[in-house]
Amino acid sequence: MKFLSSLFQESLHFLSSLATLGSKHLDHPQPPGPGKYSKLTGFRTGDTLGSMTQHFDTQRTMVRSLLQQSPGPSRVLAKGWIRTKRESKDLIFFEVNDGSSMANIQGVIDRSTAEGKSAIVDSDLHRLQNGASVILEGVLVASPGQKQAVELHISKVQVVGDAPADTYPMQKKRHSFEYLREIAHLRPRTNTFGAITRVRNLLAMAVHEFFQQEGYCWIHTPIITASDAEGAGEMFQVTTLPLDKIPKANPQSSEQGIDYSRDFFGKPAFLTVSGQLNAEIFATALDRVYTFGPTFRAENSNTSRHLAEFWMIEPEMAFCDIQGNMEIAEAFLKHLLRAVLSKGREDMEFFDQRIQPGIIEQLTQVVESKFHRITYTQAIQDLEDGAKKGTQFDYLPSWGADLQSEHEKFLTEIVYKGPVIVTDYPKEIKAFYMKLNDDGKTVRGMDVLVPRLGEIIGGSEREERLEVLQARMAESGLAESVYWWYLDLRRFGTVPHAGFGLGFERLIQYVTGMQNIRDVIPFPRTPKNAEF
RNA sequence: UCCCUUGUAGCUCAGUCGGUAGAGCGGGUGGCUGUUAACCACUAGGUCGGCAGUUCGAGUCUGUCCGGGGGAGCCA
Repeated sequence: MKFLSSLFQESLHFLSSLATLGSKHLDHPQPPGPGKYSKLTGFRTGDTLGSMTQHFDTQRTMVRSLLQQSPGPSRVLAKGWIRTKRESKDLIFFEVNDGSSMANIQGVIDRSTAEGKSAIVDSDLHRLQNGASVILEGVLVASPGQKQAVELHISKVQVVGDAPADTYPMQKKRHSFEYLREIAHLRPRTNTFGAITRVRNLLAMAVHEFFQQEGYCWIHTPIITASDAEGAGEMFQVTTLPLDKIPKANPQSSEQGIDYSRDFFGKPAFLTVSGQLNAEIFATALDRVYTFGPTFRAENSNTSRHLAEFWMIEPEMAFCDIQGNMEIAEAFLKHLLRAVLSKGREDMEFFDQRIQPGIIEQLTQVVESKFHRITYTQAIQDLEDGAKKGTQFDYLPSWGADLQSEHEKFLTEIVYKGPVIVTDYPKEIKAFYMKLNDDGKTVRGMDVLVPRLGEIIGGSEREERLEVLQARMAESGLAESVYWWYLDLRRFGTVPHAGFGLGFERLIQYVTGMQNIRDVIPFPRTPKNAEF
């Protein structure tokens, strides 16, 4: 297989070289160190990332690959955007980034040499600006500078797209995240957002990796729904009715009732706030399933932890109780942390240095330690003990009230100094579908709380007993007619099952140390903000 | 939605007691033989978020609206 794929690559090299035959580039001997080499084109290409260019751009080497190569006499081709430039009389240093790594490749043009003079015409020198896109040809050499092992001695540089310095909004200096949010179409070109984007991608793949290894099926739950999944929370309505002329149910009356029979779905429809109920359907057939997709909440939330559109991961397991649920949640989180610590090292070191000092060690500790597991009643006890010892709370802890943000912080940062799973909450403060305990007062819900952030996972064992579920729905004022299919799961072959939801952006916040959730999603949607 | 805070040059900010505006960075020009937050010199750049008011006079005081940030609630 390996042999076949290298044959395939060679043939692509050959095809592409036809286009450049007759060009001035000369063949070079096989260079030392890693890196594939083509006798036909004269270009040395990438090693670890070489295959990612094979389909259309066989000569180019990605920056990440260049930085891993040893110096050699053969010519290389790189493409990207200029991040910074420094120049003296004859020497021009500029750094180019193509998103493949945090680090840039430094290009050097020496105008005192013939090669340097011909690298770029004088009239184009000023076009080598921060932000401009360029194509570079040169030779990889050992760098005399301290900050990089290798650099590119440029024999030719072509400016593909200019970025006029007087109008380009990004400067080669640190910008505030608030400012970058206003230019979200350009912020991926910064170190921080490049790193976030790569970590986000890595985590998404790690999510699938974990569940696929464990035998879960990925279920594509609907984005449009006609049921309100939790009986609470504002939803975005989806309609094709003309908003300036809404058809009334009874044209003769002055009532505001709307004739939804004339709407697209024949009844009110919304953007989903959770795929859980749909996931339960598939869990009671395929046993282990998960969802991973966008979720929408129309709440007027203006905090650093809330988005109107975010991505959520919701596993759902049949024949699983709250104990199993906790085991999976903990193993899942640890898998994600391990993945980012091992595969995202370069980016994590950036976050450790610039965003959240000590985060690598903190996450490493979480991977190695057992999550604390306490009941809600124990949590209240801990908080009351803390209050007795002098901790000032804005909200006094009391059994029956929900845990406040300050309480979650106290538990994770002061008492347990790490992730804490809190279970068995009073039924009044949790959703109708959570399984009622034998005490009749608490439900088998669980929240995973982490330092800095608070709740990152919310889940529960589900109520699988038809009568109990019906009673809970009645208490919550939910109509059985809307949830008939959900109740059917309890009527036919019901089974204990459990699941949880992980906010993907909150995970990224936790892992990177980024303080505002708007900075870990490419295009944040929040109240009064849907630009880009 | 509520509480606090903030809005001044392209960016980050200073601006005292009410007297018509300043720095650093970025930009431009020139200089510099290896820079890497490059350095040195010169230089351009402002309807002080909008509207209304108090005052001889408002960046500064008052009201109001809009935007940003932090916190709370809702949650993931």
